Amino acid sequence: MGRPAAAMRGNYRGRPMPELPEVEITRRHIEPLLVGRRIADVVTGSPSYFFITPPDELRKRLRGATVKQLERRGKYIVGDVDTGDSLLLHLGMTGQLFGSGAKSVRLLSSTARASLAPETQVDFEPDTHTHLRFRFEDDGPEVFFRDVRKFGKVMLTAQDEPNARLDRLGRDALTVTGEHLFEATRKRKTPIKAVLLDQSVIAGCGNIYADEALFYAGVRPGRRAARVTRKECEAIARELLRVLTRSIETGGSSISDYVAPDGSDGQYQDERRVYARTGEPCLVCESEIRRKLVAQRGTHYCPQCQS
DNA sequence: ACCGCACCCTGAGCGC
DNA sequence: TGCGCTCAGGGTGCGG
Repeated sequence: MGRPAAAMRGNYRGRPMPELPEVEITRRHIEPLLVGRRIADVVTGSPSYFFITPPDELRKRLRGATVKQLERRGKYIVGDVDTGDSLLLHLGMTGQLFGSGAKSVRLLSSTARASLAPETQVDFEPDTHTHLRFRFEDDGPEVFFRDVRKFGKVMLTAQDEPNARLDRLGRDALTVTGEHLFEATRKRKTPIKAVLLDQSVIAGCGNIYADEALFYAGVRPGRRAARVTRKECEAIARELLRVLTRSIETGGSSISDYVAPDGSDGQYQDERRVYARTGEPCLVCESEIRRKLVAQRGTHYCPQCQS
């Protein structure tokens, strides 16, 4: 029992934030529910931080429109709309995008979940955190966008106009190379982890996979980026690609099991080597995994395996 | 150009 | 039992 509270703090609470794999899995799941179906109506919540494009404008511009294809760019899901608009969706920290057929206790709060058996299936009812609701002319399943903390984003932008958010993105994490990382780090004094999290360098990498990739590559997250060797950059790029790919595969395989594509139920959580394992033994050398702040993010590493 | 940090938000989990 | 506090994090934008 009693691990000290300080060691527990920041430990895994069972809901990884959406990074590239979670976004990609969500995109794949939502694609057949969204693409090619004419939108009859969009029901929105009140204006908030969540709506880059105001809700009333969103409703106006999406009514009668059809999303032709759905892509992922970094952590953004981008819909190509037949009106000439692009629909940008970002899941932020707690965003969930799913069809009205979803039945999962994972869509409930932990309090509500606690009173139910883990396998219980419950119909999802739109709540105060459901900011977007797409209805279609074919009367088929609706699509919901729910986001408790409103760190997620929705916006419409004209396809023929530049979009600062997308234009800023660097190379997609699934195509990252050691050479790219090496060049991007040469003049950076900031920690290597900060570079991995910089979406203008590697689009799609987030806190979990940055920590995991650095562990496998044997590089301490706090090391100055410019001090990371070419060989280490190659290792980081290779390991990042590996953990991301593996996560998409395992998450993708589990998704059909529970229907709700909330991006939080991949199996990768069980393969974590350092993330949120503070105080637990390293699975390679048994040293205690440490946690510290790097680039204002909770950061986990093995003091023995990483240098 | 680069870097660190405040801000946005709300639920979980802790101490008392 | 329950209140109140702290913490978590992605992306943006600002000041140094």
